Amino acid sequence: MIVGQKCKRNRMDINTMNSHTTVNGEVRVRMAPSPTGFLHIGGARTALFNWLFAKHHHGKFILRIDDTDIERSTDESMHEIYEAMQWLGLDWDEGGEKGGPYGPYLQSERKEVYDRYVGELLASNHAYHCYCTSEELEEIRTEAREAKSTRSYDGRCKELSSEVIEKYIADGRKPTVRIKMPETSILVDDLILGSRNIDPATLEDEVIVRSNGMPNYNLTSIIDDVEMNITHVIRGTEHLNNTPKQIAIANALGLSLPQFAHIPLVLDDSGRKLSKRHHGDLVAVNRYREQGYLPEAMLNFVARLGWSYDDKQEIFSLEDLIDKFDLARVGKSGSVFDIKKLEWLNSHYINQLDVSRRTDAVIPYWQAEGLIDSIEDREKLEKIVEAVGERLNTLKDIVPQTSYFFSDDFEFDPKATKKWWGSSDEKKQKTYEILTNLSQILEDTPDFGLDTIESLVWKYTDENDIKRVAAMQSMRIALTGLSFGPSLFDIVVLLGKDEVLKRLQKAIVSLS
RNA sequence: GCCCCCGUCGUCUAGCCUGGCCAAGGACACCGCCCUUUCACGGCGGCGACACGAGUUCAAAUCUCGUCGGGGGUACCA
Repeated sequence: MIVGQKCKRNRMDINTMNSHTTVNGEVRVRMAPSPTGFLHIGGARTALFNWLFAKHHHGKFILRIDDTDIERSTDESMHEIYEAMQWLGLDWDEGGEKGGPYGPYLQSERKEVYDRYVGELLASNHAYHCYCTSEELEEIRTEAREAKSTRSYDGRCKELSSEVIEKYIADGRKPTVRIKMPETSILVDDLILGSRNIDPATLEDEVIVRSNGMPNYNLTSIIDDVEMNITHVIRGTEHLNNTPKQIAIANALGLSLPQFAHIPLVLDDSGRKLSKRHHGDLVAVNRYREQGYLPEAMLNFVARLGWSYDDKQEIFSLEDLIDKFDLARVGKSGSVFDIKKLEWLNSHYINQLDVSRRTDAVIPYWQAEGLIDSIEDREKLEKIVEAVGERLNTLKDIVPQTSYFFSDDFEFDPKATKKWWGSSDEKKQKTYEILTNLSQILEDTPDFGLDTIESLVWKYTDENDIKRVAAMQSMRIALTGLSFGPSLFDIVVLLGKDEVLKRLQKAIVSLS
């Protein structure tokens, strides 16, 4: 087959396929994480695409836990994944701790199902026991590589004599079970990548049951997909090479296949797959939650990684996504995780929140920092949030933006003082005078309302030929320690007369 | 090594199937200007890509071939 043609034909296929699958019965998709760590960005996107596909087609979204690796799977991780999914709002119809008609949904609890199929495979001579030790396998692999073979296991246990088997057993060797790969090529049909034929000579007799009796991913995955009536397997392209293996297993068992859709990977800025192993909790969904990212932003962001609707829309509500999501518009190449764009979306969604809800969202971050211990002064908190306005990229940004409202125990930012208070004695003297005068003016006014203060300050600057910006920035630093932030008069009013005078005094002292 | 996949601005992408409407459009980022009491917001503008080479064609980002580049897999992980 000619490569280019395959690519181009693909989209046509998708369109027709989608319309078919929509009509033919209920769509059932699944997310099948292995509980060996937190949910990461890539996993969240896989979950979202599955969820959107289900919602769009009024189907079911199933959460299955692929925990056949009993060594590495943990309960804690499983619950962390549930939590992350729930936070994102990706609810599931079956599975997880919720159960359902096709349960159990934990693979570790489904061993008898797999055993049944493995028995079948063994009986029909589609699988065989392999007694090789890991050292032997390692050797076989090395040799195969040197010989430039397309396989790394030679199938030597396929035809073992009963004497040899008895000897192995007497030696205490515990066998694995391997699937026998077919002679004929395997057709892999993918909704995103198109279809192709895989030469079985490039496939080896995969281990489907470990020597400890626990079956492996390639077996359990396809069996459960079939058993649970999954219609579409939507997963990352890291599984692309597993697909022909799984198809071979299903074929040997005479099972009918789900449709496959492999979505391209989410990459880091050097183009490598995002993974727990290499990127740590930098890619953990829960970390973004803690940093003050909104689920709407995460979802919107991750949806646009590999998927697009048209050439204009960037902001998508969840309803919008459900409405518009289509596998036909998922691209084939990987997408780099760009945190700047996430931040942009996050600030957008934070700004969408009204002041009350934004205040609710931000309170935990104040509390975590010990800036507030109760929320009694709700009205004041809301006023602070209102003053901060659109200056938050993350909810956590509320801390550096507002900590001075809660404590006068701050340093004057050296860069700010250098620029606005001045570095020469002469300049400092001038600042000293301005702040002293302003302090006097503010002390003298009986009305501490915003408009009054504003006109008093400007009257002073204009009459004395002082640049407004110089006076205001000097005062801002005195009151907050910073050179940036909300409108100065908002700050003055919110701080209150006593506090303002106190802080001005402190600045004046430090200037003298 | 072997197998598989991918390749449009720095990044996410539209366009590719159905060649001409594309001297390639949008968004994020970056830079500049405007607004302005600072910072942000907003407005305006700028920078910036069809990986390369052949072929087909009157015409190619779009079709074909090759090269190069990147990635994934290669486990008794998933």
